[in-house]
Amino acid sequence: MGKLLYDEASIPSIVEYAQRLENKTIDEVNTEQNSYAGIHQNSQQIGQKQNKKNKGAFGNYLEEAYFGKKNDNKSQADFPLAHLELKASPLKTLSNYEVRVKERLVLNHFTFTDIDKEVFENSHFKEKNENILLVFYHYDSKLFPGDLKVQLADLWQCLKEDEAQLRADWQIIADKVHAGKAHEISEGDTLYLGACTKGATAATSMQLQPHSDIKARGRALCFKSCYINHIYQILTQRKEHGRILENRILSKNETFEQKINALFNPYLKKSAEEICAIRGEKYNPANKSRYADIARKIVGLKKSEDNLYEFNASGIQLKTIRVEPDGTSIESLSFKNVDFCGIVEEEWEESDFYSAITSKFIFVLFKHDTKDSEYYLDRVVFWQIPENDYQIFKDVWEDTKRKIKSGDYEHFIKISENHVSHIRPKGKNAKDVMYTPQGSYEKKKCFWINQEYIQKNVLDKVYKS
DNA sequence: GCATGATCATGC
DNA sequence: GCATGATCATGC
Repeated sequence: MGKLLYDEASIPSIVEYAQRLENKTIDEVNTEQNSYAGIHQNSQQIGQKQNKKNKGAFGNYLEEAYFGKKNDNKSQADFPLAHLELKASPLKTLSNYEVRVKERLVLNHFTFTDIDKEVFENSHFKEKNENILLVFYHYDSKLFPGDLKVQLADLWQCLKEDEAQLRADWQIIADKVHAGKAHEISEGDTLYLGACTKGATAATSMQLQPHSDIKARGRALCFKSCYINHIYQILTQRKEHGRILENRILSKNETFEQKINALFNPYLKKSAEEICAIRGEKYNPANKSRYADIARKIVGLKKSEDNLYEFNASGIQLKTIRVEPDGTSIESLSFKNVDFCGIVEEEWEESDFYSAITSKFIFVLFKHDTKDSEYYLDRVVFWQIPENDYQIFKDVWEDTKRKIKSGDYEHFIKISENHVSHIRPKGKNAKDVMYTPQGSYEKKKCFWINQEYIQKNVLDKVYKS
C-alpha cells in the first residue's frame, strides 16, 4: 500500500482529490499522478477479472485503484475518519443529447427487524448517508472501468438539503414495518427516499417481518431515480453558476400534501373559468389542456416542470381528470411519448414510464353535477400505484420494447387487452412521426393508464363511498 | 357505448 | 418546431 494522496480524515481533501477526475478517466489521472493509489493494477487487469458489464465495476475500481481502499467492511462508511460515504452514479445520454442519471442510487440494505427498532435520529440511514461523495460517470458497457469518463464529483449532504422530506419518507417505510405491512411497501409510497427490492428474485429474497407472519421481499433504501437525477442537476448548476435561486415551495415543517392542499383551497368549488378570472388569466375552451394548465399555474409549475425544487426532485405526477355527475371519468391517462430509439437501449427500471409509475400522483378532480354544467374544481387527491400492479406495467413496457426492436409498430397492446395499461398514438396529427431504430419514421405513440384502472383505484374510492 | 386513432392549444 | 397534457371523432 503506497502513501495516499489525500487526507483520509478531511472531507474537503477527499472531495478535492475526487474532483481531479472531472472530465477525465481514472486511468488518465492515475497516469498523470504516476500512481495507482498504491495498487499496481490498471483497469485492463481488473477488467479481465471483473466482467466489464458488472454493475459495480466502476465503483469498485474507483475505490480500489483510485482511492486505494480495500473493499471489505461494507457496513462501515467508506471513509470512517471523515464520516464520508463514497458512491458512484452512472449517467446516460438521451437521444436528444440530454444527460441524465441512469438509475436509482442504492444506499444501505436494511432488515425489517432493525428498522423496526430505530427512530430516524439514530437510524442506520442517517448515520451512513449524511455525507455522500458522489462521482457521476458516463456509463458505457463496452469500456473498462478505468476508461470511463467522470463528469462530476461533489459532496451531497442530504440532511442539510432535504431533511424534512427524507425523514417523512423514512417514517412511512418504518411505519409500514411497525404495522406488519412490510409486504405492502411500494416505491411509490415515498417521494425522495425509496425502499427498493434488490438483486435476487422475489422467491429467494423473502424475509420475515416482526409484526406479521407474512413474508416480505428484502429491501434496500435508495435515492429514487428522480431524486438522484435532481441532485446531479443541482450540483451541476451550482458548479456552473454558483448557488442560483433554487425555487422551493415548501417552508419548514410543512408537508408536501399540506402545501398542495393550501394552494388549491382558495379555488375549491369554483369553475375553471371563474378560477381564470380570479387569477387574471385567459380562459380558452378550445384548449384541450385548459384544466391541466390551471392546475400547473396554481402550484407554480412551468411547462418544463423542473422549475420547482420539490417537483423536480420527486417526479410527482400532476394530472387533471374531468369527473362526470355519476363519479366516472371518460378518458385514459397519457404519459410522455415513447422514444423509439431510446427504449430499445433501456431497462425497465431505467425507463421514463417506470419513473412515472413509481412516483406519487396528485389528481386534480374537476367535476360537474349535471351533464351540461361547467366543471368545477372539486378535490385534490394523492395516490400511488400499489407495487403488486407494477408487474403488468412492466409486461406492457417489455412487450412494446420487444415489438419496436423487431420493427413491429402495428400491434402494440390495446386497451382491451388488459385492465391497466395500453399504447396509443399521441401526436400533432397522423403525419407527426418519430425516427426509429430501423431508420424509418413511425407515428408518435405513448403509454396510457386505462380509464378503467383509474376509475376502480381512484375515482370509485372518492365518489362511491 | 366503446375501442381506437386523430388532433389541438400552449409555452418555451 | 416540438413536447406536453390532454380531448375529440369515427366506425363498429
